[in-house]
Amino acid sequence: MEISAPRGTKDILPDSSSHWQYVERIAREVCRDYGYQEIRTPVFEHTELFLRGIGETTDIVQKEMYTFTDKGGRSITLRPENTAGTVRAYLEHKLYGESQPAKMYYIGPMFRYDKPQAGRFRQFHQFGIEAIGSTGPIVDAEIIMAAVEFFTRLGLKDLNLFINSVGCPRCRPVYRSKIQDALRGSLGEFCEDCRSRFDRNPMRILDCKNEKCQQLSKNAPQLSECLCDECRDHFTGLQTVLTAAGVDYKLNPRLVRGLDYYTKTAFEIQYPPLGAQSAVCGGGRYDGLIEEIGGSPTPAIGYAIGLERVLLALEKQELLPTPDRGIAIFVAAFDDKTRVLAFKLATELRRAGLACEMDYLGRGLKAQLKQANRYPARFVAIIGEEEAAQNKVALKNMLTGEQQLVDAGQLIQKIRAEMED
RNA sequence: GUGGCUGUGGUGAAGUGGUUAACACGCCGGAUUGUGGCUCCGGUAUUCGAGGGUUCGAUCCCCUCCAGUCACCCCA
Repeated sequence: MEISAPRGTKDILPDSSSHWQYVERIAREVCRDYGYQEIRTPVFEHTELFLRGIGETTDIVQKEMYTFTDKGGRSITLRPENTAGTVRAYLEHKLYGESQPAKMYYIGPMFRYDKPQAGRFRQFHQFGIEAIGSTGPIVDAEIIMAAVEFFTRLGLKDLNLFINSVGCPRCRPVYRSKIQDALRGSLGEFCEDCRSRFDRNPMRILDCKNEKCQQLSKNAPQLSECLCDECRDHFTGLQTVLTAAGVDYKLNPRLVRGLDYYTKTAFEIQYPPLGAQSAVCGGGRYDGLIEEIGGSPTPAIGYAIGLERVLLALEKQELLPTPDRGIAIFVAAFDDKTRVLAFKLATELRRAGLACEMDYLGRGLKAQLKQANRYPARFVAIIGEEEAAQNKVALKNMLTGEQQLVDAGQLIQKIRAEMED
């Protein structure tokens, strides 16, 4: 093997593509029921969009982007997520002129230059939803419900839904300085990462997995105590709606999203058996993003679901449907001459909507029967010299082993009739 | 980007410093004249991730690289 797929990428081979189709079908069905329509945006965008949209200080932008200069000298980046692209399209095509909120979903590949690991790839696929143009907590609850519904329909159990509010540009700075005040004294005892986070994004310290850091930050003020009235009302409103809808959720005050644009609602759905990469869904409100990208202030909320991780979870719980490779009929030929007749017959059968296969390797009759059995094929139509001479085929029922001579012209009806039984 | 583990045929895997690299599955073919699923028989790795080095000799020892995997970081 000379050339292999690039690091962190995966081929989706024929034996697993049906799994993808299945998951994507469920996603589309949920979206239809919740009133979200598909949007397809380019897989690459101007780098500038992500710099502004995601935030220059984020890990994604600082070290994970696939950025290159195209032949026209433009800086282009393979999309690491699709909220920025969706918002860009929303503005570019003036979708704010249509009925609001704009409810959209997407399914497609994203690219991040990460080190691959369980549930983490350089090219991965997300199913995401964006609702642009509404402030209310009802929309927040709705998109969370859509995610829950998606997992429910797939049959996934043992998922944890965590929600939090990360505040807004009014209350977050207040909280930020409060937390810095609280931790400043013991800063030297924190891990290296946390010390660097102290100035840049002190809220992330609360999210540190390091046990010592967790201990040290245990008594730090919680963001929920510092929310402004508007954010607090929004957050309690969301909880009221979720509770009314019967959703099982947990508050997680340490839940902080990695992207700069999030405001108020942040949430995450985890499937713990996946190990370190247990987040299957992450999202939140991004009321500041649209203005950041050049639109007028517009509230919005969205999330993304990692499909590789969903597939992993489904595999773990044995919830993936086994693909049906069965075909109606296999047409077996005896020699080169009858092979032509077999091809002609196969074409007719296929035209009639019957899944049909034949031999392409010039195999002997015995090997063809073997092959037919592997699919498995319900019937085998054998065309030998004798049959060809009388314009008939030998129709063999592979379940019972019975075989009968049938007029070539009658074959389709005959098969249909037998399949009824 | 950092660290641990791993790297033998299509797959799962034995193995040893020195003639022909087990075995199982799969695949291909065969078991008298044109017929499957069971059984039996045969075939199927000039080669042990790549490149160097040590050695009379390396798949087995050393180094580098690459890849996979898991974890940190971060995230879907």
